[in-house]
Amino acid sequence: MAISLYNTLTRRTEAFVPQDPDRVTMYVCGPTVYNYIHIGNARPPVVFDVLARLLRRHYPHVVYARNITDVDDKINAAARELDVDISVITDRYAQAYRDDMAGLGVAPPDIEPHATDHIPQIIAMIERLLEGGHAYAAEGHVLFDVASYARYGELSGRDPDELLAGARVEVAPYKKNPGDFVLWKPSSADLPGWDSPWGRGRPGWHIECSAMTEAHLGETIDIHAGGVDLTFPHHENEIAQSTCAHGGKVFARYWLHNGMLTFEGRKMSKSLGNVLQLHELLRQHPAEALRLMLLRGHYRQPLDWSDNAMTQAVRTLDGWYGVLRDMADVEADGQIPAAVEAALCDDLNTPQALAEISQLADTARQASEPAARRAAKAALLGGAALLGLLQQEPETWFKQGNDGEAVDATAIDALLEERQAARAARDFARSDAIRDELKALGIAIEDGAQGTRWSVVKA
RNA sequence: GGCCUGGUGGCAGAGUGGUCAUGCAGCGGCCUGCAAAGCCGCGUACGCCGGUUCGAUUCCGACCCAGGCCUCCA
Repeated sequence: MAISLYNTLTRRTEAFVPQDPDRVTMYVCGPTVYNYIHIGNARPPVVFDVLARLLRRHYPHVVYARNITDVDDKINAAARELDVDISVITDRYAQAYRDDMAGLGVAPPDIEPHATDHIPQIIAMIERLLEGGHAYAAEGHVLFDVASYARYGELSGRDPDELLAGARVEVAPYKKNPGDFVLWKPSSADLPGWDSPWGRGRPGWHIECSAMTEAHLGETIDIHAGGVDLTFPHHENEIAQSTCAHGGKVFARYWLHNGMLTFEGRKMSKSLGNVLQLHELLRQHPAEALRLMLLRGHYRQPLDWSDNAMTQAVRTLDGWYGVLRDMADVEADGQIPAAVEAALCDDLNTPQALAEISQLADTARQASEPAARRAAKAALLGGAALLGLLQQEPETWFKQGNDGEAVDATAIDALLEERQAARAARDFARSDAIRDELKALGIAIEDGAQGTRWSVVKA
């Protein structure tokens, strides 16, 4: 089944054809590690995790790199506040990021390059740009000369002339053109820096991605992805740098951009202050429900965060895990159904894939013959697994609280036994009183033919 | 102001030139000591105005509205 993807560069959905089917390369812009990430920041790693899973099914060798930006002025500010080395900050939040990603069931990328581990490559690339006449040094800075790259603006659909005219930021006096951007900037003694041909300094924001992509994936990669807010200037600048450093070679063949996560209709962003830290949300909601919430909308569309959306995600998983709980006796290995795969192959249509999974859950619930039950369970598990969902035992899902921690069953079991005795004696007043007591504890119960089972009521 | 998205039923959210999205919630019934779960059934939709067409939610144009980017951003 062929994969098609919407390419920002051409503004159309295209068949995905890798340049080398034996080595598919993908780069996703990762976090700047100066704080915990918010739920919006989690959208690209989750969405492109699904893409990576899909690609790995189609191609024997996928190389997926997702960087860590560990040199940045915000990191410097955070380090100065605590009077520690920047590595204290970056190590802490890089690990927090990995933990948060693991919590969401995001498989680690093949490569997690760090900017500070690539200073020589960054310097080398800047030197090449200088030699090629695409950059110039001024007052300790090295700047990219936008006028030297005729196709600047191609990705974001901007006319360079209008860009310059509309620039709203104060233009540094050493810039030839307002659109020129920093490749290297000087560091004062109190700031982290590295020796370079232009003095002690540190890299600009965009160059690290170009240098790390080249170092690990090559001069031309298949897929480059990130949030739509990175289209300009970040990705535009990456294209300019890499293309010019590589003698005009195509930098990335497919550009994928996810839409923004919004909060009450506005983009969630640190500068607007309307953020919900993933770190916190993982304590308040089941991790899989958070993951499902991020996949409920098509990745290119905006997605609004709300408590109601979270509740719906939890209910949906309750339903699916309910099916699996009733099929605990069935042995089945996940088999990926064609309909789910087809949905994902169509520009990662996760809502369609989820609709298919709902159908599979219905089919599984209604299957009665052993062979049909096996097949149905295998399809449900396989389809969900491609999205990174239904990865727990049903009993684990039902007996954990919002924070993912299992609750103590001892007291619950005692109450259930007492209630069972009351029911046997047809003392329904007592029986219902115990049910209310459990409800007050956040426990819901179901009486069935095989006895009574319970689950934690999730928010 | 420039560029780019999008406006679908109570909510979320796909999709399509002509029967069905799907989920959550709701309503009725079956089942149950009563619930819950499950099963059966039900309802409400494509921003506005034109155009093309036998037929438009879907294609085209204008308008209105919302969001994103315009060098911090995922």
